[in-house]
Amino acid sequence: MLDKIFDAKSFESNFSFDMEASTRVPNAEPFMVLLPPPNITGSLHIGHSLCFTLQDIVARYKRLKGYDVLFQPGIDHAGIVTQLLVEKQIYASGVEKGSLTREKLLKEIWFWKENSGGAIINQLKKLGISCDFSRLRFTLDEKSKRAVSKMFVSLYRNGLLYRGHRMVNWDPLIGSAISDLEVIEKEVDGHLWHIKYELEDESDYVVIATSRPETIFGDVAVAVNPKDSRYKKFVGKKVKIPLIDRLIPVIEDKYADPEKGTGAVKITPAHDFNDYEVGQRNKLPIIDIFNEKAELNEEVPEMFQGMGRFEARSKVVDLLEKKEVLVKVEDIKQTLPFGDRSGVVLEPRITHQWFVNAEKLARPAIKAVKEGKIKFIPKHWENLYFEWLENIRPWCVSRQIWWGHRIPAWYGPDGQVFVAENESDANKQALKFYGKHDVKLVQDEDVLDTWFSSGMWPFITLDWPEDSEDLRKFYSNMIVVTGFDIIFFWVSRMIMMSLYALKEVPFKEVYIHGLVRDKQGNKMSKSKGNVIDPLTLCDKYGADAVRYTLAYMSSPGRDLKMSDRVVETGRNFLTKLWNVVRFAQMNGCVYNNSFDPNDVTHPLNKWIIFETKNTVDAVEESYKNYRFDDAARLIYQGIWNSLCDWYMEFVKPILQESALTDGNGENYNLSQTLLKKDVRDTMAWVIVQFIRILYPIAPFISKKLSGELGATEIVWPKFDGIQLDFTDSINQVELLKEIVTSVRSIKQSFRMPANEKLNVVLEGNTVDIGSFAETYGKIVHRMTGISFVDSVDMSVPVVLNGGAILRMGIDREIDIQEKIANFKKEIADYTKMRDAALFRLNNEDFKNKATEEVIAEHNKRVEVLSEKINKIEHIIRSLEAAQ
RNA sequence: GGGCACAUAGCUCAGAGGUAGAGCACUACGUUGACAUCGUAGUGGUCGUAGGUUCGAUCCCUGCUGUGCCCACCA
Repeated sequence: MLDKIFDAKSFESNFSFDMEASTRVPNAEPFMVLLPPPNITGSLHIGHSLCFTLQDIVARYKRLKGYDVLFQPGIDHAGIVTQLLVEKQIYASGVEKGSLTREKLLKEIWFWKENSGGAIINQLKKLGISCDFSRLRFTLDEKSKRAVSKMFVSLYRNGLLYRGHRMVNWDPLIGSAISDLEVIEKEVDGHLWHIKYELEDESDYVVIATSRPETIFGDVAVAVNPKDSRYKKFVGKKVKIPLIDRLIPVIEDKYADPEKGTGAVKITPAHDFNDYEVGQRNKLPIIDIFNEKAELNEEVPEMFQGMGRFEARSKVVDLLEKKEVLVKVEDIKQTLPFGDRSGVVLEPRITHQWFVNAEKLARPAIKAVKEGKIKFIPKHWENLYFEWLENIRPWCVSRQIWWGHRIPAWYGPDGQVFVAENESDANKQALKFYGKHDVKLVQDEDVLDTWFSSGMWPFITLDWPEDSEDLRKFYSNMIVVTGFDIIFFWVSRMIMMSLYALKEVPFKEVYIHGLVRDKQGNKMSKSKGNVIDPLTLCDKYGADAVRYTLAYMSSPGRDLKMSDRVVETGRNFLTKLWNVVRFAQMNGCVYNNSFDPNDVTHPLNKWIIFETKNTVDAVEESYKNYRFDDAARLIYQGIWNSLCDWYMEFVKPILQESALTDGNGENYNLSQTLLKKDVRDTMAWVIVQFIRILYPIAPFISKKLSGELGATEIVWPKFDGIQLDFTDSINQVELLKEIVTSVRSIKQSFRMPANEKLNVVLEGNTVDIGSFAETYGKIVHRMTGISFVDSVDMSVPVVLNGGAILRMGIDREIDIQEKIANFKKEIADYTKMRDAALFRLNNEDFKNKATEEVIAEHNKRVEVLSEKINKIEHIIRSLEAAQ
């Protein structure tokens, strides 16, 4: 027997059954859910919880439907983040900066990984995520390394990957190139300094405007627009860079915008993407004035060497001012690029890097989605995907850090590069190239962008390049669930790399969920202090409640506003379900495997079976369409409204004989043993069906309660053999519900005590209810009930939906005027509705163009409403006569 | 500058070309009853705005306003 108190933790803490949940069905249809591998440094945040919960719902639903489900877990090595984190710890322990070697760092990171890395996996288990943890993979494990090398070599040999000397975004804190996607643009306050550049002979000067005066040492020209008459006289002449007096030409280039700044712009090809272009166009030299930490190097006057860029800036400004060449300082808003991991201002920098020709890989990736081979849910995210892929630029994949997949390229003493899957292959190539054995090769120091391996995740996890059975089975039969923010980073790269390596799409569906926000709709962030910790929520309300709430709130394409309050709704619902089962247990309901819903005879049982089937069908449709919100809502309504509010209240008289005894000790004598058994079987069966469809969302409590009722196995409900010709029963129960509601309403409005008996007369009823209403209407929830009599003296009538009139006897003063007024209002509402329908029916265009069903429906509506109006008018007349 | 999404009850959000829905909140009543993490009955909305398409628009289309986001650029 269940405890009175619903305590989620007591059974959730035992998650061993959850591990069985990942059990596979070898010969069934394959379905794979690819868990986006969380960072090794990460811990479970609320966004993960949403993402993983939704995937788990899909996985569990598919298992119930009999698929062979592979729910593949993994962890991402997260290159930059992890290296920064562990470095910080190492330096904090007293190791001197600069003394750290590659070997030492890697050893420390692996050590750290073994001890505190991947704590998130245990948190996943706590949430009930039913991955096959025996298959846990790491993006930097041996199999992954092999796959990544093979991919790199293949791309290189096919000319889709190359080494180039180019300008890239450089992160001076990390000391590495990063990709365009890792650049965050932020608006900040800045200044525009207007500086005089004097002509060689000092007869005149040009004023340029710059936000980066420290880069004047790298200037190689001043550019003006060819159409700008103001500067015509300077073109071809030379000006002096202030402070260093180096001479640079004034050139014409369309890049110079007469509207911006002063119209004359200094050109520093080493430190600006646009200037680099101008430099290339005009064959200008490149003067790089920074080192890898963005400190000024030996290209600048000695006093500036070794200085940081911002310090140098103020120093330069000072000196310019002293030299009286600083004409003006303007305050401006400017957008600067920041590193998403380091948070520092990035520098454009020209270096040797490896690039993937993303443009070529993008074409089939675009095609696959255009042709519908991969569908985004919701579909509009495809726009974003196309927009990015259609404008994609070369992907810089090399990183100047140590933690990651080392680039499989080796260099000979002359700089000759050998790209190979391993060192011995590289040596073989070298032997062929040099014609001799003892040429010493040095491996590229750099590692690959973390997303390079993440992009291969769909097939790395299936053991590619091995032709494994799992690869053949699951590849392409996959779904990916993720947030929109990594469509570029991950989804598009998986599609590109998978199509390249396997010539086939990796998955058919990409479900994009919303962002979890705080209750005001703000993004959660540590600095704002508004972060909701899912593990705390699980401790407080139970993992199932958190999962249920996330599912309930995840309307497609919409962000979720999360708060404790909304989780309470989920927790309350699960408490309700707990009590449903408790009630069933107290009344001896046990799941009977051989129960056949076709055999039930009682209208109440037929009605609830019908409701259950409808709910199961609708929920199945919702799961199929990934409408987790609908599924959660439908189950909620089925359990709370149909089962609890009506069925359970109605069958109390059958299950609990004492409830049938009224105040006078009169016994209604309904407890035929057979009927009681029917109700018990039906109730247990219905509850179990509801639990089964809830299981994907709330597995812990479902498993627990299903077991409590004696249904040990959780499978999807089957209705194959059920013919539900229950129309009469449904009409009876619906009529009864209406009677009960009317009675409750009248009692409330007359402030009648709930246990006061009410005599009612039912006139003009067409539903064959026999003694059914008489019998079950006696128990109106926690009220002593109603008696059907032949007539009542003073009554309040109500017109029921079927057209019958229910007169409820009241032995109190009735304010007839008020009643009449209410009825008149009711008539007004109905008349408005009827006239609207009539208006349409009388419209020729409507008659010609509306569908038959719509016309029939309108006719029916007019008929029903007219009848109601007539009856109410009749009632009003009799009330007026009685006055 | 280019693009995407959203606007429905006090709040959070579903919804469908043909009678506007839920949860929360609110009002009233109710507790030895499976459940007060509860029950019962209520209150509450010209579906942002202006046009268009349609027999009919809250729903489809266009403009506008507001909100959020993505991309690009900036001397």
